[in-house]
Amino acid sequence: MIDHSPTLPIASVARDTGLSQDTLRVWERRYGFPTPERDAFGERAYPLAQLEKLRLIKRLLDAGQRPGRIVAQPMDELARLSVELANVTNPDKNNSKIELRSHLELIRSHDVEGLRRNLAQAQLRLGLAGFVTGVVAPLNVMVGEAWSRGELDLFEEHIYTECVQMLLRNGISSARQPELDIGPRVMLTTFPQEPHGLGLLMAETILTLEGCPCLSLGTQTPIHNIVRAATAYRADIVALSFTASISANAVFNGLAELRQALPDTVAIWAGGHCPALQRRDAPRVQRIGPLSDIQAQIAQWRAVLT
Amino acid sequence: MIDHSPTLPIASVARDTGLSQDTLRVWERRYGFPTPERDAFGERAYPLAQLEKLRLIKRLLDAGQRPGRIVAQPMDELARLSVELANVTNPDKNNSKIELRSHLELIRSHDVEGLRRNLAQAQLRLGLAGFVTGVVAPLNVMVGEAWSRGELDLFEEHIYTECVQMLLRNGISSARQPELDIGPRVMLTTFPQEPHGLGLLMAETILTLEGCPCLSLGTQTPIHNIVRAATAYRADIVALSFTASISANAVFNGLAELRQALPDTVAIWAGGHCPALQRRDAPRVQRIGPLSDIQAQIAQWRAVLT
DNA sequence: ATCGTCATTTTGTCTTGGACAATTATTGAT
DNA sequence: ATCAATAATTGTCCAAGACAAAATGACGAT
Repeated sequence: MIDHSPTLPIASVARDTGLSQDTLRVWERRYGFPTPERDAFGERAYPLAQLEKLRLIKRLLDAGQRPGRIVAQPMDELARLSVELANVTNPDKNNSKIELRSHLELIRSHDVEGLRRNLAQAQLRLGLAGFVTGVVAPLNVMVGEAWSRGELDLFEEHIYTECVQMLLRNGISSARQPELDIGPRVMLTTFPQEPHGLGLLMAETILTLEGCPCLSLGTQTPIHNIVRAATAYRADIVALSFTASISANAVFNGLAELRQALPDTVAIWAGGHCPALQRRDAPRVQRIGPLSDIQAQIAQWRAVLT
Repeated sequence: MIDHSPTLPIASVARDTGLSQDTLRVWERRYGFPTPERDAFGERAYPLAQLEKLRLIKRLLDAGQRPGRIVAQPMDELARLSVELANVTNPDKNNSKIELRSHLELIRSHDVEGLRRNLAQAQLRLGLAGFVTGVVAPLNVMVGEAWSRGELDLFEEHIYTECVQMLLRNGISSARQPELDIGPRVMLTTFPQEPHGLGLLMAETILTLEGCPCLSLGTQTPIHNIVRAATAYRADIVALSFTASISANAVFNGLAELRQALPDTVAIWAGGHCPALQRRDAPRVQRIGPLSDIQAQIAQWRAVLT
């Protein structure tokens, strides 16, 4: 018969944890975990319990822990650490507005229909700009934190992302006024190491409401292609979005390379909740803090032009 | 210093070709190609010309050729073979409707505004379903081929994707009828190795028009999370989209794993222009060929229910 | 000729253990 | 306290071998 105690081959574990096969093997060698069984052909066969633990380890790694400290720890110790980290990073959990928490509750109760309705209502009540800055932006942070605490499943985060994306894209479409050709031409994208696109959509929403002609390349565009695109479309501004999932080095090296390749007449804007960006400035790159910065910066750009 | 190097490391080549690092190394050993240079640290450094050739090889492989026959062949021989195969599989290249070619021309001339307008017009003229099956689907193929031939820059493909995505999401939003609670509950997503999401959106459009309640997880959901999501939302059908960028093995291993983890009451649908799927069937997985299959399959699902 | 069965070749992925660049932490000097 | 130099950590790459799964070809029977 197939399997009495189900196990998975290394390729599946790599797929489902996001760790590379090399990493799984070298951890086994160095830290003594994981300890897969071997199947009839001598190949690694991971019990489901170890997959579970690997997933928790991956979460802790994403939260800033280092492998040497945690990979060899027993499961209960990891659980303890996970809780402890949650308390440190987010001590004022009850502080967040009741309304935002209601959205979060809908996500966790798997009521997609209700979530869509609630968010759409919020958008109508606050207007598109208010919705983006007052709901989507803080909710993004809450969802990201809830996920890293293990309170949200990955698929719940995916659903949230889809839901918001749908709303924002509808908003962008209806806010576009192509004939009104004022303001800077803005091109938006992310670096190849940055897969998250919600920040891009939020920025595009605000910019479109400001009357700027926007061109988004979506996520993960190689720098070389960003340059080509900016040239082809005669962009005035190249706007980039960053989250914690991209390394500090990738941010600054990428920005330096991009800055060198683009003419000085093209401005580079860097925004998003990225720890690296908060600490240091990149030369000749405009740092965009909160989303409300965008309006101010656009106004300034237009003022300089005259 | 940023020396914009004319060579790429093995990881980049693997990512850009869709071939695994293992495969690249073993081809070198067995067939004498590729023949990467070595950088200062002794690591493989692939010239761009070889990346080009590898991409062509990948395309021929997808078309049914075998590595032993073609990997060692010189470039011009491969080009000849490629043309020959193109004539066999697609003798009416010039047949592709003039209208589709006009969209492609707008992409290449960087006229985004015109592209948006043209596509929106086509959607109005054909209706949403006709637009998806008659324009978006074939245009996707044309754009993909043009890109792999090097006729389109990556950023041009990105822009096309964004443009279509915007239109489809608008369509989906306005076609939704949550109160009409008939039909199977469909969950849509892709495997972790499959980053392309347009297929998902096309399917979601058709399904929504059919009145099915859809829940998309977006792209790249680990299999374990797909299972959890399907359970949480009591999905009747899990629909997956595949393109040429995912390896045959990943497809079938993933489908087998998913099939084993889901109860038999949940159907699995596999669709998309994936060469692997065209050649072989996965057990207890419903293959969806052209998009028009969806309507038929939905009708059948509903008929069985009664 | 058409179909199924068995043997053979092809091909991708897994194996081990070593190496080292890149990143991160720690120490020491100013 | 700040910054540079040193040390530890960590992911990825390498080599060559092995072998299961898939594709192909040979063979015989219908």
